[in-house]
Amino acid sequence: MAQNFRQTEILKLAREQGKVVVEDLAAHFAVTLQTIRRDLTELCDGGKLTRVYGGAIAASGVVNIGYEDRRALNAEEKDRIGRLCAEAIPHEASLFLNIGTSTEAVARALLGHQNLLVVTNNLNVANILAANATAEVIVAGGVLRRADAGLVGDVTLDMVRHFKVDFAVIGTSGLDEDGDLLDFDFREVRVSQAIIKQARRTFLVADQSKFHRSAPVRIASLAEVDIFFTDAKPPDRVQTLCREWGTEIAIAGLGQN
Amino acid sequence: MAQNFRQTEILKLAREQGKVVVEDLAAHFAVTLQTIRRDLTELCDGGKLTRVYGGAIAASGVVNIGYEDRRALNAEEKDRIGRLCAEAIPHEASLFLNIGTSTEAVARALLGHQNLLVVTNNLNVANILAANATAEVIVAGGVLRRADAGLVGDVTLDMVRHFKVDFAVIGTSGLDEDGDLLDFDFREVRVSQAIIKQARRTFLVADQSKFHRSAPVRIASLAEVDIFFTDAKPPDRVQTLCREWGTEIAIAGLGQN
DNA sequence: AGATTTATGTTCGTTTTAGTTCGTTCTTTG
DNA sequence: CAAAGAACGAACTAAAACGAACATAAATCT
Repeated sequence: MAQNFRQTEILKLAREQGKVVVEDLAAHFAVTLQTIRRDLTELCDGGKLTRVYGGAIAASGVVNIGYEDRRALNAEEKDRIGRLCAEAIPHEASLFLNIGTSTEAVARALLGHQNLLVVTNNLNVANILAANATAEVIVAGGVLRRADAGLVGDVTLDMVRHFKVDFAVIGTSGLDEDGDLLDFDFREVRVSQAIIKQARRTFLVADQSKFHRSAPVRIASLAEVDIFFTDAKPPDRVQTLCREWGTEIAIAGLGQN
Repeated sequence: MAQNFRQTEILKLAREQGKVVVEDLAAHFAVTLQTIRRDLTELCDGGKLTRVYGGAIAASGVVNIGYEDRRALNAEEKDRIGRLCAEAIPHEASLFLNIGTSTEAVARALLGHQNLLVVTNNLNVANILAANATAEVIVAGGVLRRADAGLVGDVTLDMVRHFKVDFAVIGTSGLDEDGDLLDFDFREVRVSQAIIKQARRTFLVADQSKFHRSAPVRIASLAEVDIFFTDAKPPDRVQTLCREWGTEIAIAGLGQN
């Protein structure tokens, strides 16, 4: 496949940002829109990207429409949260990344980090971080859950227990008024709990859409989280609880873009 | 490969900057464009760089070009072999699929099968079979090998040992005159061996390009294989050995297309 | 010294790329 | 649901990059 300078960089940008826009790329490379379109067409033919109207998004190996939609939801906020969280993670660190679109945003933001050791049960995260040549990526085995390319089950659990890492970066489906993290799948919950237990510090990444969403299974309490990365002030009750528990809240404002 | 001082420095520049431009290099070394082109051509032939229009980019970058190329190689034959192999696998079966472009072809051919249980240490296979809604896909954990999206290591081995399946479908890098299957990575070899041991029947998929290719590590002997799926008659010696060992040879002719 | 090899420069026909234009298709909005 | 506007892709063209072939000069070998 013909690869030019631009395509290489477009691919990199797409991996980092999750998406690329034709107009922006044309401006960035100082070429015409048509040229960018040609590049995107070629990259899509090669299966590296997926074309969308106005640009392209990083191809995720697993096809799942619902998941793609969810990923597009609040994409910008998630990216900001991801970048903020990545800033709190030093080079050479070891970490867990679990299932969820927010943790994928963190993975993208970690592409520039050196010599990470990443353990994940999220195939998308593995695909994303494969692009970071200095990172050692370890995939926890398990049963593939099509909904989100996550791996769950007892084997996953077993494997997670083999590791003791610096950071656990976890997502959640919902967050209730009592400061409890909630999820839909109890199998994933067990994995998340193990991840928290095996890590020295725990980071939660969740955008504000989770503040009032409920889910049936309890993962943990915010009390067990060291830093909660989000994009807006949580409800007062939650803020109070966090202060009480010593859980730091980091809000990705528009400032850092 | 002849390496002049320029080429050494070009390589260094390429690694630092990710790319090099013919014009710039010509100015930098005060030589003609053609000379630089010759240097780049040589470096690319040696696999150090990837040539692009106007310059070259560092080879071991984002995606593994080698693997993509290898997958394109004999793609049609591999698909035929994959289909033939898939025909020998019934619905509702349980099976292993290991690393390799040929096993990926089998995975594609299995998309129509019902209620399979597939264990794999190949992320590409997992991605492919995710499209088969009735299949249970289990990913063996391990360290991600970027070259081919394979998972290798002791954890992989451990996990494979947890299963006992109907079929093992394995690929190989080379096949020598003594009927030995060969591979390049001893870590993958251990996984392959475990897979063979834990399966009731073993299928080998390998196109004819493997007949005369050598590799340093021995996976197993054709004697341990039940059916050898390929696209051309193997060398006489191998055929004789197979008859002796009771190893069936299935050749994907043009007929079944 | 003479022959041979190797590296580089020069020329020229060929291939690839990117800008332009225009008709078509997709989204959005009233 | 239809019109307006944006995005798209096909076709064409000019310019840039390419590689093959040959020439030249330096280095190496006999």
